[in-house]
Amino acid sequence: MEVQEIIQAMSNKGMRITEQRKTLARLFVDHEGYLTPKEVYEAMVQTYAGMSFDTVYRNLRVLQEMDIVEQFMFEDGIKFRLRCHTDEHHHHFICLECERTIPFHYCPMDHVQQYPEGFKPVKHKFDIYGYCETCQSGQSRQAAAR
Amino acid sequence: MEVQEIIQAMSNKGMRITEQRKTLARLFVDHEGYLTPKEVYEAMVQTYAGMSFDTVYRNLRVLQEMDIVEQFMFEDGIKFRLRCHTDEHHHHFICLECERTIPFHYCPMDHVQQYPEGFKPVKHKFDIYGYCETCQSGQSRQAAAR
DNA sequence: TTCCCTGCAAACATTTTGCAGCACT
DNA sequence: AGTGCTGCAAAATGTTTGCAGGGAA
Repeated sequence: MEVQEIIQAMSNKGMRITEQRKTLARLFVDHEGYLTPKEVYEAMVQTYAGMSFDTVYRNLRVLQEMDIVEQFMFEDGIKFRLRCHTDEHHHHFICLECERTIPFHYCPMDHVQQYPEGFKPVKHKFDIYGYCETCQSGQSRQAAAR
Repeated sequence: MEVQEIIQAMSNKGMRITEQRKTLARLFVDHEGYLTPKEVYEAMVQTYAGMSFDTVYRNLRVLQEMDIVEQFMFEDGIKFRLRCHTDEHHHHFICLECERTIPFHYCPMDHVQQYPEGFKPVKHKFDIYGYCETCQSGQSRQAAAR
């Protein structure tokens, strides 16, 4: 997804296109993994000294309501990332280091034969965590990124 | 797991057995699903009027460090429940209404053939959410439980 | 010009910490 | 009696809300 598309979508909904929102869009487009509200703030405040946390939260919520970003609960809190472009059902490999996510289409639900008596499945969660190639090889790439 | 076992385990570690801790143990033993710290507090304060939130948090952490309860991140926050007794690898059906969890032993990892180039899997998450028999049939059981 | 967006301040919710007194062992 | 547990108070975090001014359309 391109910055332009995001901006266009916001504009189409009658929202104002501010410098902050452009920067926020770029931030997500450029970042493959998840971002915490705090990380977003810290990235933005470098460009906009006066940046406030509430604007970050407000805009994250806006982007989420527009289905541009999605929220995910990690063990250490809420994080956001660009929603997957595809509508196809899929799951993710998630790098524990850089949090980059890589989609795959195998779904285990096809193989679950037995449900508890009377259990009615509604949704499921299947994610595989590990280390991506970059974070394994580039020993200190992670350190550098921090 | 029985209240007695939990108490015994705490006692063995040299911890004091207080009335609150007995009640807390009973609470988890009697409750099949997950509990938020707030729910724990609200249940406990009925018995101990002076009960404070910090005691709840402290004891939850103690029980967690002893591997008696486990923590789980839901979309609406952290919740706790008794750790599964079995050591066998397994996953869970989780009721969206009462949050009761039912273990099953099928594991999709055996069927994932391809990993992204260089990806090194470490752990995974597979949970199936839905409605258990009780919460489907007893139409208002849920409402009553609230 | 209009009205949305922003920063500020403050409120709110959740979780943690220091301390003194009380209770378990 | 000794020490760990508890409640209280306060602080640290994370998130939300009301308001007035500034900026996008």
